[in-house]
Order: sequence, then C-alpha cells, then structure tokens
Amino acid sequence: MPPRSSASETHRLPRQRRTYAIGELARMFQVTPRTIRFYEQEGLLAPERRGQTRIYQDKDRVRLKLTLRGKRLGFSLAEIREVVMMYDAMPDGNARQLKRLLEILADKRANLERQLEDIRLMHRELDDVESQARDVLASLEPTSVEH
Amino acid sequence: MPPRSSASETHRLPRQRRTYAIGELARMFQVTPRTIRFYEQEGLLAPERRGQTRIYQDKDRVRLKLTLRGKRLGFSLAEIREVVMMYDAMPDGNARQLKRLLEILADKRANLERQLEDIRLMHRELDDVESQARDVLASLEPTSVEH
DNA sequence: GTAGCACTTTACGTTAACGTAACCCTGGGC
DNA sequence: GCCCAGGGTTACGTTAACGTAAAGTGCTAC
Repeated sequence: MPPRSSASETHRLPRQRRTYAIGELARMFQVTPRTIRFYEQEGLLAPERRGQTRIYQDKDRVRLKLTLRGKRLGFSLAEIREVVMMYDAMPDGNARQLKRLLEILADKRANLERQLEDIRLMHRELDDVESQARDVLASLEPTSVEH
Repeated sequence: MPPRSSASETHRLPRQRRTYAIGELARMFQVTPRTIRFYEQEGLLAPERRGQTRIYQDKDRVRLKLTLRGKRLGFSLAEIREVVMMYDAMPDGNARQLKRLLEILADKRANLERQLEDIRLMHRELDDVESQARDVLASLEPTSVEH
C-alpha cells in the first residue's frame, strides 16, 4: 500500500506524550528536580539529552515510579539500583548473573512478606490504641456535644 | 484466704523474667547496645536504673519491639515517638490531645494502606522480572544441566 | 534587547540514625 | 590482688538522601 498523506496521519494521535522535561516529571511525582538529578547520578535513570537538557521518555518515567515505590517500601537507592540494573542487563546476561538476580528477587520477596506481617501487627496495635483513646474520650464527654 | 507459704509460692514461677540488661535486649533484637541507648536518648525508652546501670522491664522490651517494627515499616523515630508518647499520656490526656492522637493514627493507617498497595504492585513486578529471568536462563541452558 | 522562566553544573550544608573510639567503673572468678 | 566482661559517658565520625545557594545557558514574550 502506498503511503497516503493526511487521513491516516491525522488519526495517529500521540497516545501518550513521549517525552517529559525534568520539571514535569517532578510535578507528576511530587519530588524536586534535584531528586531526579540525584537519582540519575546514582545510576537509576539515564535520560537522553538535547544539548544540555535532559529528555525523559516513558520508560524513564516508569523507572522513576518504581524507584519511588521502592523507597516507600524502605529500600535504599543502592538496593533499587541493584535490581534495576540487572533487569536491564538481563537480555545479554550470563547464567551466573541471572541466578544472582533471582537470589536478589527472592530476598526482596522475603522482605515484603515480613513487611506484610508487620503491617498486620501494626494494624492491630493501631486498633487497640484507637479504641482506648475513644473510650477515654467518651468518658471525658459523657453526654455533652462540644465543639 | 490466709496466705499459705510454700505450696502456692513454689508454683508461682516467674512466668517471664521481668528484667533485662541492655546486652540481653540487644541480642534478643539483633541490635547493638548503642542503638538502645540512642532510642532512650530520643525519648523512646525510659528504663529504670540501679546505680548507673539500666534495668529494662517487659514493658520496655515491648516498646523496643514496637519501635523496631515501626522502623521496618519506614517510620522515623520522631514519628514513632509521637505515637508512643501520646499513648502513654492517654489516661490523663485532654480531649484535644486525644483527638490529635486519633488524627495521627488515621494518618499512620493511611500510610499502611498505601504500603499494602505498593507491596501488591511490587510483588507483581518481581513476578514479571523473575519469569523473564527464568526464560532467558532456560534459553541459555537448552537441555544441559550445568553446575 | 531584555525580562523572565526553566534548565544546567558545581559545591557546600543538613538531617537522621547510628558507629566508633577513648576512657572510667564494678562485680565475680581464680 | 588482679583480670576482664559488661556496663557507663562523652564526643567525634559516617552514610544516605537529598536541600540550597551561586552562577551560567537558552528560548520565548513583549
């Protein structure tokens, strides 16, 4: 089929804007540009450049998202990098590297399990403290409704 | 009932040894004495003293346990102290303090929810990465069994 | 052309959470 | 008597993860 110009072209919407400036990304994830540059310096991101300016693709955005998620779960940037870099090196990785990666993954997984248990326990603690607090509060305001 | 001496006394086993030295506690939780002293300095523990030496009761042990659990979940010592101290001040706390405590608890709870979601997502990521790694590994060792 | 952003680099500052080193004290075993 | 393991204090060191300040670049609006 010979390429037709306008009709099909017009419909080819850029599904998702492909590139982001550092400020955009920063606003998206509620971090500062400094943080994003720092993550690059730590080897967690490797955006392209146009001149001096960093250009972030969607894969960079995803990487940042995963990084921040890891952080919320208490992983250090070094740990996160360890997984991310090995993931990138996977296609041409040798057997030893891959096995090492599997080990790391198992490790992270175990960590998640412990956290799940911790969360369950913490949840109960919170329940207890809350109900006690409500009791005391109720005894302080027997029938009155103050505000 | 008049107190009888030996029979019942003999059975009153010290269910749990009541006091601990700092080194014992440290070994129990896989931390250093330095860490425990630091937590005290930060207002998270307040052991008794016999002379200069710290004596920890079971309630201190529990507090340490809760503190370490909080840490594993990524809470700062300041956050942990905030809850722990308000919990202690509860009995004679006023309504405003109690309501503030409830706010904090709701906050922590929301935090836990986010972490649960993060864990679920992270779990899937790990699944994906692992299966990919296994695929590549399988393609590297087609039928042979190396070690 | 210049004002004003948004971006860049370099470099020093800061905070949390301990580690480490130096020194002292004390009770129990030999 | 001496030794030494375990406890104590004081104080400086360290690491991670950024914050902040200074100073330069480039484009767009007016």
